[in-house]
Amino acid sequence: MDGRQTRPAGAAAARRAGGRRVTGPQALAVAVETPQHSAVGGLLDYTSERPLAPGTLLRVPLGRREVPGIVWDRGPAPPAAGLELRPVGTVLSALPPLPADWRALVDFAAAYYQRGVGELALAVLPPELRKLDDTQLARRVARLQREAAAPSAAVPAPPARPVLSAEQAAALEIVSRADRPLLLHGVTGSGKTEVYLRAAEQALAAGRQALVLVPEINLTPQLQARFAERFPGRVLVSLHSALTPAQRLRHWLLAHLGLADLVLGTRLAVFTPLPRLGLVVVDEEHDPSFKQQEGARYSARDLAVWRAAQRGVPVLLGSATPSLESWQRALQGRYRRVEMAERIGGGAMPRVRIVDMSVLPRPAQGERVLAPALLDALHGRLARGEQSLLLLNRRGYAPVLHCAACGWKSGCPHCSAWRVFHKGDRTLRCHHCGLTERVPRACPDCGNLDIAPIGRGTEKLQEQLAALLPGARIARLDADTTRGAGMLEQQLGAVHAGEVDVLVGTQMLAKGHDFRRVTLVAAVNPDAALFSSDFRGPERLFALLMQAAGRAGRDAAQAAASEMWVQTHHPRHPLFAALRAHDYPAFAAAQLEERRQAGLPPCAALALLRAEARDAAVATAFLHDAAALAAGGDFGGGVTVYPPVPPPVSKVADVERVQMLLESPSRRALQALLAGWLPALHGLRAKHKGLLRWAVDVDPLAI
DNA sequence: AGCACGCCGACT
DNA sequence: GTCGGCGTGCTC
Repeated sequence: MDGRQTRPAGAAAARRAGGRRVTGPQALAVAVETPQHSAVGGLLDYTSERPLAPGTLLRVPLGRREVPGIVWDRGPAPPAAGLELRPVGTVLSALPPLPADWRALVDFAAAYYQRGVGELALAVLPPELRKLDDTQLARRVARLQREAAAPSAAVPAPPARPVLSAEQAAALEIVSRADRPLLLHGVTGSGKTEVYLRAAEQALAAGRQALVLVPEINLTPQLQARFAERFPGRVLVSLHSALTPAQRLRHWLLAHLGLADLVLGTRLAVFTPLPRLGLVVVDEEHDPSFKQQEGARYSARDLAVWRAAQRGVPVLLGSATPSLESWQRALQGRYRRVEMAERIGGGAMPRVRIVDMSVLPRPAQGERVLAPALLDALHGRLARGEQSLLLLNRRGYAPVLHCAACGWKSGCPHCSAWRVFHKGDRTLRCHHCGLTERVPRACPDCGNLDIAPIGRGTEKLQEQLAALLPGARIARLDADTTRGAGMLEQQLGAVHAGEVDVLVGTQMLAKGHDFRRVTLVAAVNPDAALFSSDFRGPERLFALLMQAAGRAGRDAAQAAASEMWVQTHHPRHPLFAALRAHDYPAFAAAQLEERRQAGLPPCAALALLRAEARDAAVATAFLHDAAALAAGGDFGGGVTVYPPVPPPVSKVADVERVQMLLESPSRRALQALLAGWLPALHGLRAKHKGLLRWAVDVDPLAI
């Protein structure tokens, strides 16, 4: 089996079609790039002089312009009647047709997430593809095939592989005879990556390709390095949005042509055509980044599972704190759970210390930054030359400025949100629309000079720590300090080189980086997430804290002395009890029970209909009409439609947003309603002047 | 979404 | 007299 198999198959299909000896042009169904709003969502019909295999990329006339399209499988519907069909435009025959399984994946995702097939199909292809003509494309394809055929330089011998732990060996054994998705529940440091590597090794040895999905671009380089080292001589490509357009096309083509053995990428990589697919891995499967948050709002994790089932290949979902969705499926037996509870090298998980901030007396002046015991612990680490991580999930200096005289606060004029005070460059910045202005010297409303920051972000914490820990080398890692190219790597490098004693940062810190010399991790003020309006707040917090705890004591020699500190006003919250015991199953059981009682995922299926307008009343009126349509139409029952409400931040950049929740105990009932209802919504648009956009989010992360 | 067509105010 | 404002409507 090789990648070129798609070509003969396509050609055979074309021959079959031609074999009908149809005279004259034939009708073709084409998935065309038309946005959802255009109501021209489905497949369009064109004619072609010669038969074209489904999956062929081409350009077709649409109105007065030419748009990209893909020859699609027609399905049972006949060509549009009573229309003068137009002939297709340029055919990009240099590209092997996109295979049937890829089209089925796109069909499924388009139907499930309620988007046009063409819109989704074209959105998940490399953007560069639409810029090239057939000759340019043919040249690139030929070059890649030539390079692949050329005898490669001496391949270094693969490195000695580590001996598998008993748990790793057991996990791997289950992968090799997987009959359903595997949920690899392994604590940080238990060696999940080694299981991925060995599973990939098996797939590669069988002549197959492996697809490995990771939540963030930041995490690809180190994983890529490990795969590259393990598989010298194999073709490993990455796919994520930080690649240049040319690189992305090149990597995608290598995968599609069957020339790449390993594809490592972020959520968009789930749509990579892979003729020899033999394994799918989703690392950190609980991570919210797998959910696309604009356009077609697909879950790459869920599509990865679907895709693996479709192709009959193993899929491995790995996490120390699985999503409740995956955990529930494992409990139900729909996924097979594999436990990895031991850290490699026998290191223990750090001791968790919950500090009750509510019983501490207020300091004589200023605010309490760190509990005295935590401060002592930090001093101890400093004295021993060990490193500490302090987590605070809020960047900037202070979340809002306030005038004590008149009550003015630093609101954003364009958003329903506060502008954050950034002391470093003396700016007020809106984190929603990006509006940045210099901090006013005096209150803009009353002229009072005494305007003060309220609350604390990472910038202020860093400043306060500098005062509390004189002489300590304190660095900060957040979206502000890592903005430039290579800044993140540079900062991480400094930490690894031991040039930093205390690292302050947002959740960015907790993700994936191995800090060998860190023996203390502290969450400075995590309480907001406990009582957040986001029903996934506790789940996220638990994952974040467990992940952060995993940063400490990766070096087994230091593990015994490692600690995770949590400062809270609610020390008796069950989340912390579970954290202290490193007991994810207990936490998950409690959360699942709450979700069941509240009718929330994974115990219910949700969809959100969002509407945007300059005037909130317009968006709300549209949603009310939509609700009436849902109630009146015959779309099957079992779905509750809730009244429209504004989201937590209702106005962004002068656009008002309103959303309406749909909830059902049955995913199928919800899907049935959406499928019938959404097409009918197009007709409502004209009635609501000023309505800017509307869109549906199936399986939303937050409501 | 584009990109037209279409019918009303300030410019070379 | 025209350039251009964006309202409305269509795209196999």
